Amino acid sequence: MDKVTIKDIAREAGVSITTVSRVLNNKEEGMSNETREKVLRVIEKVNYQPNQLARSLVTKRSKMLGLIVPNISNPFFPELCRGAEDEANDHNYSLIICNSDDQLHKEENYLRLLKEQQVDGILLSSKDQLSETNKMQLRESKIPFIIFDRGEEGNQHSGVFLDNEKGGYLAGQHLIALGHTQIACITGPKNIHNSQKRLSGFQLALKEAALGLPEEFILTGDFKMDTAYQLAKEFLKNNRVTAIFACNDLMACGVYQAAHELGIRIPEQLSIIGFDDIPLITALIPKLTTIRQNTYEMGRKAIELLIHQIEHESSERVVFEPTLIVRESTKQINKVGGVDI
Amino acid sequence: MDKVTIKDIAREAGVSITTVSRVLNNKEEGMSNETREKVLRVIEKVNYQPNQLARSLVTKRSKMLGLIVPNISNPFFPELCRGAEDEANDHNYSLIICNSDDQLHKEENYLRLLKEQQVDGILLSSKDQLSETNKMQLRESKIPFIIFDRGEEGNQHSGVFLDNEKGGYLAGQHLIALGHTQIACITGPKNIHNSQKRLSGFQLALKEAALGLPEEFILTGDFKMDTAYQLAKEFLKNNRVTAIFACNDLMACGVYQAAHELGIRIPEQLSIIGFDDIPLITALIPKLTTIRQNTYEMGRKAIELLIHQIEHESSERVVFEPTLIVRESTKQINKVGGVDI
DNA sequence: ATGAAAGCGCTAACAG
DNA sequence: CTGTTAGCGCTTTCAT
Repeated sequence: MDKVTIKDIAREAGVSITTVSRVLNNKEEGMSNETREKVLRVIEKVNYQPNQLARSLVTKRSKMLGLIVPNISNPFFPELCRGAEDEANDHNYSLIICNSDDQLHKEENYLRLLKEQQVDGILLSSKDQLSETNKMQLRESKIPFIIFDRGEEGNQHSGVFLDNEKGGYLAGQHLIALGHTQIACITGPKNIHNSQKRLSGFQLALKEAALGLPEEFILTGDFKMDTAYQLAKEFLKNNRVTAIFACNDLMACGVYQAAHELGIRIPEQLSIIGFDDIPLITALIPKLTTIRQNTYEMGRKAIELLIHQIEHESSERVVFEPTLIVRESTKQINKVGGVDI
Repeated sequence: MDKVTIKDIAREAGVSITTVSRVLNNKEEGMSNETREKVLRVIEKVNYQPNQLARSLVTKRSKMLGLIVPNISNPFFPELCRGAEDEANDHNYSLIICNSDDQLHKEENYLRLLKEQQVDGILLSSKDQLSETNKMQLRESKIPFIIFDRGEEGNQHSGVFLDNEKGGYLAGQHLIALGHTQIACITGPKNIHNSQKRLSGFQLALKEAALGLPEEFILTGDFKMDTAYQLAKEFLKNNRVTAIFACNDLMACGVYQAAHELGIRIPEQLSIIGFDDIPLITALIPKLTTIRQNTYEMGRKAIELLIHQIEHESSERVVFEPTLIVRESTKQINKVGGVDI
């Protein structure tokens, strides 16, 4: 028994395929309820499911969206996926999730593949700016796309972004309010815009408090735990600070490790603040104070924008505000118990 | 300027669309190199990309696969996704990743959606057995599917599984080898087959060492961190054990929290062993000893099986072996330093 | 209120 | 070696 098609339904119900198509698409106008019921019954009976591919071919709408993330193993992104997926489903779209593994050629490859698959739109999230070629190709192919959280300074393209500078600022403020003056920062890669913004916001807060951030207290990481661990270990061996701002939570984990091995107690001897508020972070002991971005909601919003762009040709930029989540890894410095620093 | 189609290429190159189709599909036989080159040049020039939807409609092969995971936020699953995706791409398939959020109706919904989208096959992973309705529907629709890591005792369906019993056994053996005799276990939900297997393997190891696992030392969790935390806290307050086996890493995290709050030191006073070896687990202090499953490879294998089933109609069951990863959270009991237990 | 027919972009016999 | 033709399963004018 082969796949049942609209023809089979039509024959079985004794109507034309046009009629079946009409009830499939809920075309209200003119059609006896009787006919409709009849068709519906047959559809029900044989458990008929229309072939979306065939539909798409004629409507030129595949009802599929693409999402490209740079690294699904970073717990930040599954949250984004969940948000994106839920929103897509709510609008009756399916989502093809692609993991570019931070490799440009993979990203390019997916872009091509998604286009071939005729997705109606693409949500692009990657560590940094789009390569020029990709950007051009994307525009040229006229397929709607939305940028997610990548530094696109001065760029007009619609998307959802986080106010990274504000986030860095909040982190700085928090540390200052706790009385810290000797502070270091582990950043992401230098060429990544988001990372730079977090740093500059942080620096701004310090400056406002008349504090400096010496060049040698700025460690350039890569958003990965292991590198941060190495960096922090080396640094903490040779320098005395009372607080560290890690530009993402993964790197904060690395700092935990380093501090642990050096016998430095958190938060008594060292306050740590992270960035992102990834889910598993609550497993850390002590619990990490961090700058939270509402990734799930950002994912939803991004897809909302994308669908809006698809259906109404208009687009937008929206910027989310990060929030400070105070937990246990930061501490008032005056209250340090018996440890001189 | 509208989307360029095979017709445009044909016109531009001065050949028939059949010829274009032939070069698109690398049909070697008979065709002057000259013609081929000419067509290729035109394709290149206008950056033509064939419409996969139209192709699928005639070939009845969409080159799309579906993957349904129960909870993308559990770090276990992104690894699976990565493996599955890489394997799929290697075979020129795309993957639609769906997150069922542990909700049956979502799973059903995705199943329908994937079928409508005409995926060539489905990789199904969820916490537990397929609902009977889903299973029936799946078989009825004759769409190839592969089961991933769900307890399917006595089931003949092809898929990729982990020898959970062996895993539990390894955990038990390890603890015993370290001299532990007072041991507790936090399991997953009672009705989940995998979870039961881990427990029974664990019990087997204890029994072989002539040790018992009293009923009240078996805590029934739900694979989530928070529940495990509550359970462990309550339990550790009232009972003295030197080791705990948590049936997944997330729950092990919960135990860490509980121990920390109770002032119990790991591993000096309490050894902990987990299950899964999820990526972020190395951020824990001390590093968690655990039973590892190679999720990435399992994901690859599962898709390999699926594609094989699609292309050769034959299927298979493969069982992976878990391995013990000794880190820092378990310790020889005799060497306990000055703490009486 | 319903149906016939054209056609979406492509592949696959079948001809030549 | 290349082109003609007939669909794939569906939606959409345009008739009736």
